[in-house]
Formats: sequence, structure tokens, C-alpha cells
Amino acid sequence: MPKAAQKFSTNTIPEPRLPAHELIYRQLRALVLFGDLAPGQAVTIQGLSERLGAGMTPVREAIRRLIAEGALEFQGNRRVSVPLLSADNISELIYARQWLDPYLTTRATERATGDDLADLTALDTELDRAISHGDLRGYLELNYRFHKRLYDLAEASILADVADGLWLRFGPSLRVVCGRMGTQNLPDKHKDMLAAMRAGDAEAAARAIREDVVQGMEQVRQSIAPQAHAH
Amino acid sequence: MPKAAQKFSTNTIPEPRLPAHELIYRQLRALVLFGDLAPGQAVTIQGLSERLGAGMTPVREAIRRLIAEGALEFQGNRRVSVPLLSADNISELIYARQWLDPYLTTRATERATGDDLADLTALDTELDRAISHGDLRGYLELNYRFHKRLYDLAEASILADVADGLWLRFGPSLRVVCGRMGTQNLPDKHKDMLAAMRAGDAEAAARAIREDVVQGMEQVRQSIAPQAHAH
DNA sequence: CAGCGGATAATTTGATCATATTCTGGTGAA
DNA sequence: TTCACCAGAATATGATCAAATTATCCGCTG
Repeated sequence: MPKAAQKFSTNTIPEPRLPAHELIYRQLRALVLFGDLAPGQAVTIQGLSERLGAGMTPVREAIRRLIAEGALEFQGNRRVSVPLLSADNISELIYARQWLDPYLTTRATERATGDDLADLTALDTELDRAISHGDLRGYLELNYRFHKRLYDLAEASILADVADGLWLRFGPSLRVVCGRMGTQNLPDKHKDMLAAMRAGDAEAAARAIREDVVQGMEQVRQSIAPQAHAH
Repeated sequence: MPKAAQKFSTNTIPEPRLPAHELIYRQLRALVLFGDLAPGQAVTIQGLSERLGAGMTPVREAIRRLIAEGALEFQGNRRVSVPLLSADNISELIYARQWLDPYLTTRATERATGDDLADLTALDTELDRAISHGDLRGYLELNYRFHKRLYDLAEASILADVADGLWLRFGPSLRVVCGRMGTQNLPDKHKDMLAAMRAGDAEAAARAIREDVVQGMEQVRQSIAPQAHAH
């Protein structure tokens, strides 16, 4: 039984050995983050179990994680759903991001290398393409990855975690709003921000991100407000 | 009226309706929050399963939740443990709380009723008693409940969630620090804060809480710094 | 006679456990 | 030191039990 070569035989596939609950978690997370699960839409454990072709136990664990992160909500009875945000909730999120994102951007500017800047620029270019093509899903995903990348560059693991968790909360609403308004007049201060980063001007980069965040979130707030009235 | 007694054991337990995984979660959360699980200490699922006298499935779910909240850390291999904070991590937490706690306090001051103030005052009185008795565990728990109460009064569910999550991260370190320094010279600006709240001076209340937070967290930072060197 | 309300039955969903399988880390021998 | 084996832990499945929602039916009233 030649088992010595096992460590080398895995080189074809980088990480095929991720646990099922981790894979389920990532799938569900993406579903929530990019609005494929609409806010208020109820899901059942068994339903997801079938939909994703997995056992219940991994699905249960993934759902627990997402509930803990605020991405899902335990709806009292026996349903979990993506939370419906009130206008007040949006205000909270705006307040939090207005403070978190600029700080992380400042730190990222101080630490970013040339390669990092090139990566960010590439992401932003792809983002522009998605916008011009009217590719909503692509826009949402790339916009997230752009900001996520900034968080990672800031080398502040806890704050990055918090900021990442906030995305999980307003992601679904973002999708709803963009679905209504199209991808044309979306805020994109990324160009200003990147220019400031290249110049090493952390303060200007932070200011640009702040405007980007506020513009985007205000659109969400204004678009959400009538929803609360609709009921 | 067939009021048949279906369960014989339910009359003794007030809330047997809570699922096991929820109970396990609360127990573990308290263990982490108040430092009964020391930072760095590894725990196994099976170990906890025996220790708490429960099956593995509920324990697994509880652990997933705590990992998602940053209360526990998946240590690569097959151990989960309470995260060891670096001095940088503490700085992040100070930065976050310095911003979150005053804001929530401002909102709480604007919304607190007379009863709320009485409750907070009662909590603070108990807290003083715990300090004077050298009751470390009591201090930690009451201090947490005092701040938690403020968060709830702020009526900002998302930000309160975030703030609560931060406690889970520095709670274990707080225990370590207080264990070393005793309960005597602990910061307690609660009196100033309560006075400001009674006067309806939200700004002064926020300022007092900010000092309380910074003082406490700075002690943690200074006490943690040599720990990183110890290795 | 038709429509409605309440109670009960049935189906669906969730929670837990026992068990099989896989994987990791350590240990002992060559 | 290295390799093979072993012990133990974690993951994942299926079955079982409990609870709740939905569906059905019966009797009652207008």
C-alpha cells in the first residue's frame, strides 16, 4: 500500500477537501450577499437541503453561522429568512460604514503595495465593464470584492470582520434597489479613491470611499423607505 | 376537558422549550464572555459534549455560532480555542468601542425612561458591591450587563449586535487582566454617566462612557503587550 | 341550504442521537 | 530520521421523536 505519494497526489486540485458544511456556508452566503435570496423570503432547512443536494446537518450548521452573522433571521415559528431592513436599520448601517470604511481605507492606503494597487485597479476595470453591460450580478459581486479587498489590505482582522458582516446585512437590499434602478447611475468614486491611493494620500482616499459608501447607502435608504409604508 | 398530562418532567423546568443547541450556546457564550475559558485554551467537540452532557450535534451548532461571532477560533488542525488577542487586536477593539459605545449611549439617553434609569442604577449598585467584595466574576458579569442594557436602550438593533459581539472578543482578556490586578482600581465612570443621563445630557453621558471604555481597554492593552513578548 | 368556526387528523419540518466514514496527528519501529 | 500504522476526533448520514403548520371535517348558525 504505497501511501507515501498521497501528499503529492493532491497537487491537481488545490483544496478539494473542504468540509461540506463549509461549502454549503459559502454557497448560502453568496446567495444572501448578492440578493439571490430576496429579503423576507422564507427558507426551510429541508428545502435548502434538497436544493443544494446535501444532508441536513451541514445545512443546519451553515444556517447557524449565517444567523449569528445577521445574514439570516430566525422567524419565530419554524422559518428562517433574509431580514427585511427598516429605514432605521439602513441608517444604522450607514452610520457604521461611514466610520468603518474610511478608517480601513486609510490603513489600506498606508500598506498597499504596487501589486495591491494593480489588483484593485483591475477589479475596478472589470466593475466598469459589468456596469456598462448592465450585468447586475457582476456589478454586485465585483463591488463587494473591491471593498473586501480594501478591508483585507488594512490588516485589521477584527474590524475587517465587522465590516464584512455589515455587507451581509445590506447586500440583499442593495440587490433590490439596483434591480429597480438599473446599473447606470450607480455611485463609483473608486477612480478618485484609487488615484488618492496611488498618490499615498490616505486622507483623500478615505474621503472618496466615504462618499462612495454614503451615496450608495442613501440610495438604498430612499428606496427602502416606501417599502415599510407599503404594508 | 381532556387535559392529559403529556409530559411529567415539564412542570419542574420553567422553559424546557428552548432547544438544546440554544442552551449549549448560552452556556458556552457565558464561559467565553466571563473568561472561564482562558484565551488559547483548546476545546474539542467531544470534550464539550461530555462536559456538558449533551450530544455532539447541538455542541457542533453552538460552536459554529461562536466561531462566526469571533468568540472562538478554528485552530487549523482539529481544535477550536478562545482567540489570543494581539496588542493590535486590542487597539482595533478600543477604536471600535470608542466610537460605538458613546453613540449608543447618546441614543440610550434620549430614550431612557425613569424605570430604565432605576434599573441601570440598581445594576451599578450591585456592581459596586461586587467590587468591594473582590467578587471578580460578579464584577465582570454586572459590568457586561450594565453596558448591554445601554445597548438595548439605544434601539439600534444592528449596532447593538455589533457592540455585543465585540464584548465576546475582549471578554476573556478582561478576565485575565482583572485576575492579575484585582478588582480595586477598576475604572467606573458609571456614576458620572448616570448623572448625565438623569440630567438628559446625552453628550456628557457619551463622554463619560467613552472614558470608561478607554480606561478599561487601555488597561487590557498594557497588560496584554508583554504576553505577546512572552513567546 | 350555504357559509363559517372550531377541533382534530395528517403532513411537513425541526431537533437529537447513534453510527459509519474519513482524516489528522502521534507513536513506534526500521 | 523516516515511514507505516494506530488511536482518536471530526464530519456526515439516516433514523427517530417532537412540534407545528396545514388540511379536513363536522356541527352550528344565519
